[in-house]
Amino acid sequence: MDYTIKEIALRAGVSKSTVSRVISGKGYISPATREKVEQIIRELQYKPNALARAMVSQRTHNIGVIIYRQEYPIASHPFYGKILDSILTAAEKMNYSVFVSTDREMTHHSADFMLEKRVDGLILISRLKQQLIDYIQNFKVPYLMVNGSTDVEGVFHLVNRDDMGGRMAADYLIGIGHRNVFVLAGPQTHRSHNLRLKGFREGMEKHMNPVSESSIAYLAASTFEEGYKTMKQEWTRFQSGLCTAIFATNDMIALGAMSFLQEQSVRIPEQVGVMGFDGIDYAAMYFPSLTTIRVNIEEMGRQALTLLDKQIRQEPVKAKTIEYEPELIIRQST
Amino acid sequence: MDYTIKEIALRAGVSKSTVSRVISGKGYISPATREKVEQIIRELQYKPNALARAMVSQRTHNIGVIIYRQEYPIASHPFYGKILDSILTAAEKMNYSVFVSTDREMTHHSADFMLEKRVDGLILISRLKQQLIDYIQNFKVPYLMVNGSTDVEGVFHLVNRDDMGGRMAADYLIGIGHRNVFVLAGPQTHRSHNLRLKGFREGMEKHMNPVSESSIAYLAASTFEEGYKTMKQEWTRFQSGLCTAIFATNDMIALGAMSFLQEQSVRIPEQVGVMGFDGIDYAAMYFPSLTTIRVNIEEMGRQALTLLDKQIRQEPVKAKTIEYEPELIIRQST
DNA sequence: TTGAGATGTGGGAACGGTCTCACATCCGGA
DNA sequence: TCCGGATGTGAGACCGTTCCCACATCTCAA
Repeated sequence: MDYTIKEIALRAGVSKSTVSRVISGKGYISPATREKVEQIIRELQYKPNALARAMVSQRTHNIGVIIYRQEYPIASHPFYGKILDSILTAAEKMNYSVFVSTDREMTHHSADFMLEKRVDGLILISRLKQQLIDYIQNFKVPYLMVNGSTDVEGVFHLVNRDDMGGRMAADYLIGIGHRNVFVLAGPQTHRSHNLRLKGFREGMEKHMNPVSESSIAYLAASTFEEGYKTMKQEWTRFQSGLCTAIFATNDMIALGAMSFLQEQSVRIPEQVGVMGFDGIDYAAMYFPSLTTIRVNIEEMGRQALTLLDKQIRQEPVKAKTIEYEPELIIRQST
Repeated sequence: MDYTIKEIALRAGVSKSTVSRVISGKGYISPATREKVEQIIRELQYKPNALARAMVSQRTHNIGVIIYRQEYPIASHPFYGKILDSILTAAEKMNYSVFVSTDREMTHHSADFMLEKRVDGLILISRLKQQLIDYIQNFKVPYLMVNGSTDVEGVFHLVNRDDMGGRMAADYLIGIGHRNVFVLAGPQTHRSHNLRLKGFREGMEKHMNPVSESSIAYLAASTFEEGYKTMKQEWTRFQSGLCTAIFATNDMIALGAMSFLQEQSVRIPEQVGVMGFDGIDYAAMYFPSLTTIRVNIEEMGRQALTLLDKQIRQEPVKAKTIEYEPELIIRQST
């Protein structure tokens, strides 16, 4: 069933060293021997055992992705799913496979798991607990962080310039004439939501049009449902506020809010403009399609892998924070 | 850095056999020895090497998922992402990790890859090429198919009862008074789309209300864009047809069509009812939320893993086709 | 008193590769 | 003619576990 290098050697009448040489392509091999061995390999459809290889080379060519989430779904999450895809794509190109795990419990189960599997490196996504990061740091396995933050020195951080995105949103909304914007702000414990709000306020202030605390709603979660629910709760206040636009700190919240507004027969963008942040696929498919600030996830994923690979291969790279500039995507909702 | 069992043995003043016994919990161990070894394990934060274990046990506790797709994204695909999540969730509970791959090229690269990694089993998703399946069959690695089909005997198939779903859609639409339904049919080479259309036609015939060929549009792809595009193309024909409802063979198509209709200021469901199939998350978040036939993906994923695990553990199970009944979800769009 | 079974521990082969070293042969220039 | 390097091949250690077998000691019934 599963042939080994030994079996190939036996059939070719050579030693396993020779077979190994044929496969790896290094060392001297006579053309005749090579041909013979290769033929037997083809015949038996021999597949080298990646485990055995990993054992001796101390490289599994597997990496781990740990995402901060209370639970699955990860993949079908509109934002994390995209990150995962960008990593998967880049990983395949660089000949890595990936294990995915959520960090959920108080224990370091996800990290232990990856460590036992002897992944070559780790990608930590979103606001993982400092405790977990310290734990991982301990094991000196190469890792980097995407969209998260920590105080640990000498670690790569790939982050979106969320504050800049917030300012871009402000500039744009002011630019098309909105003076009175209602803000749906996701959990402020989350770096992204915090910075997006901060940037937005800064932007509005720059235009001599500060956001009053009364026109900000703080949400408990950054989901569609929460966006919908909050919009519903704030509805009276919102109506009396003469607001002409809504800025949500992510697309899902914006979509939830829009959904409620549409139920109230509010015309978008005529009566109220709506704007999100993230650039998830679904935002483009909604009607009206959502104006948003798009995070360059593809590039982050690609670079995360390039950088991690360098760390793994011990190439000298100076760890630092790399920032990505988001992009304004104007659609129908404004 | 990475401690080995040998290192633990050395420090505890015992043999590696003894350490192995402590870890595995089998065999005789004196309480004193156990305590001592366990303490050193804790101190050094020793993590057993899963590779070495897999080598000897011939079990990696990894499984592979191969999805038919021209390319990534997989994860952020609304339907495949959900399948993936359900598998991920079930896998974690059963102590498996999963590798994901797309089958894209003519070569059997994806299968070779999984085979080299020595996965314990494979889950094949959607309409993979027969050639690939034969290839995998050859290697007698346990596998099963989700939402696909093949003629190979003795293979587990987990499929949704798409024809039944089609009939349910017909029953429902007839039930709420629609007599003239326009159908957006996804690629008929795809088993699901084919059966959904078939079931729908059967259902309509049963109600003495057959679907005329002229009120079916066959799409080249089952995407939002294609749904939108086709709706646009068929728009004139559609208007003249006095249709009161649309049935699409999946949710993304339905959403695309709805989006176009909304652009044309068609009121849904007052003027036209729209119905999809799949039960993806987005469908619930759209406005108006989409009535659909929901596929029981969670259950399929869970059972796929249970069944695969049994095959892996060589438990006697008779391979067969397992069918899942879909569920009608009534929402705002009808 | 004896020996069979329970209890506790260690030695070493095996899993399937890679890689270093040793060794044999061949060739061409001094 | 001789020798050094290029060429070609094999033996065996090693990666970090598991597990079988051997061996030692202790206990208790015959």
